[in-house]
Amino acid sequence: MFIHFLHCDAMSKSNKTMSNKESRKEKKTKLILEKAIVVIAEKGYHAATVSDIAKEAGVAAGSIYNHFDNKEHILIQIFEVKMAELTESVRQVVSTHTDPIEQIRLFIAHHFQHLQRSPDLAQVFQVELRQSQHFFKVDYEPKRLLEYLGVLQQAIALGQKQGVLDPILDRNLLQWSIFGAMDELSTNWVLTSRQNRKAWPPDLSILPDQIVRMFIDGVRVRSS
Amino acid sequence: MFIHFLHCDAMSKSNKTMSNKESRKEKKTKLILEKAIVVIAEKGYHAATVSDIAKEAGVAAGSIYNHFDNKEHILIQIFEVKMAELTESVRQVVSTHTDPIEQIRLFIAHHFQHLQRSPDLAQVFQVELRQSQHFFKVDYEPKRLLEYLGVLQQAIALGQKQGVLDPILDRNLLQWSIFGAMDELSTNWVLTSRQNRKAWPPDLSILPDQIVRMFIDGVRVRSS
DNA sequence: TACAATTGAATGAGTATTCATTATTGAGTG
DNA sequence: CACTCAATAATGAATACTCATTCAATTGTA
Repeated sequence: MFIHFLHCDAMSKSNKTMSNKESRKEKKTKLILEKAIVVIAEKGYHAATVSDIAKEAGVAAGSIYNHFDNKEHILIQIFEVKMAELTESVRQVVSTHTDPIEQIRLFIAHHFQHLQRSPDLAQVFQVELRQSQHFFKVDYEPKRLLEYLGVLQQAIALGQKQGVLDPILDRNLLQWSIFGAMDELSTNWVLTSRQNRKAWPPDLSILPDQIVRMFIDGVRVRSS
Repeated sequence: MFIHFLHCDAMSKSNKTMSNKESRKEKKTKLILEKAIVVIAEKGYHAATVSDIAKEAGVAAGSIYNHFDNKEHILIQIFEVKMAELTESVRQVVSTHTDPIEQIRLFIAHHFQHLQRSPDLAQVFQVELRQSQHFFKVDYEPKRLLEYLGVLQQAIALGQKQGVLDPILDRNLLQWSIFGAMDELSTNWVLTSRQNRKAWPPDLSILPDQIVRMFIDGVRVRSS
């Protein structure tokens, strides 16, 4: 509809200065996003006001709207941007190995490392994001999540192709079960480690081996 | 502090008529709760106004506050009441069998059956509840959830005691992993089955066997 | 000089909650 | 049975309150 007004001149003109201006504005956008993570992790999404985020980022409240459509858009963008980064880095890590089971282990280990190294982001991902109205809802495509899990999916597929993993197995079932287990353990860790009482699990770093063992070999005692 | 004013006469007097009056009020409380599930499932927690719930229940908006402290309390109560019921019923189902692996299978099957039979409640449990400010937070004790998972925990412990399940295994890890997998699969089912596109998983009833097999025997191909 | 970005006080929308008033209940009473 | 009367419960219009968002004015940039 509005595309008619964007004729070529306007486009090429803005393109000339794009590289500088865009990077300036982009930097501020990223700054606001980083500060938003801190504030939202600390106060919770609903209690954190737009002014709180603006103050933390050192800008005026109204300036937020030069970078984001509305408050919820900030939350969505945290997810979009951070998930894209996470997907890219896990893809690289996993690609360093060719054994599918080791790839699965690396995927899990990378996931937990990422959360453990960024406690504020962990709080936002595991707790605050889920309070978004649209995050869960019909119209929202969990494209980023599927991209991320695609890395795990491929390792599973490779395992089946190589004859290491049961070919009968429903790949989606394993993929979502592993993710569900990771996600639940992550949430438990986030919720308990921010509290006074003893955290469980106390340390995420021992989990990957245990989880892989559990899913790959099962929990049944074998007589062999 | 105020307990001093509740002398015996007052107590016994109110007790006399308690059985009738309490049951009247309790019935209305339950009615509001049931209608709230319908409305919240339909419109979403935030979009559903207190007036919406009141109208659906056939009472005035203000009357809601004779039964609940505030809007969020309704959501919390849905969880409390329905989880107590769920725990009671799964406890009965599981107690009909003595084989620990069968108990685990029954636990999972019962969980999915419950969701599949109550689509509105499923939506509230898997999606809307997580938008509660206090549901996740520090001060809230997930007592009900721990009670529920205690049934699973006991089956796992029994399995280890009987020498069927690996005694080295961290019981909490298995418990939370199974729950995480169930929860993630449930959420996927709720979100996709309410949409136009093809749902995944298409049917929850085939999952229990697959999940038990996956966790108990693992997904590795064995040469035997 | 033109254009972009920033500011922050003012706005207003939306709805949870309150509360003075009215209605209902049911045990006690003659 | 009919009536009384506290106590309980229900009503819904009015309130109160919070912030997200806007925008006219200002400042920065190339």
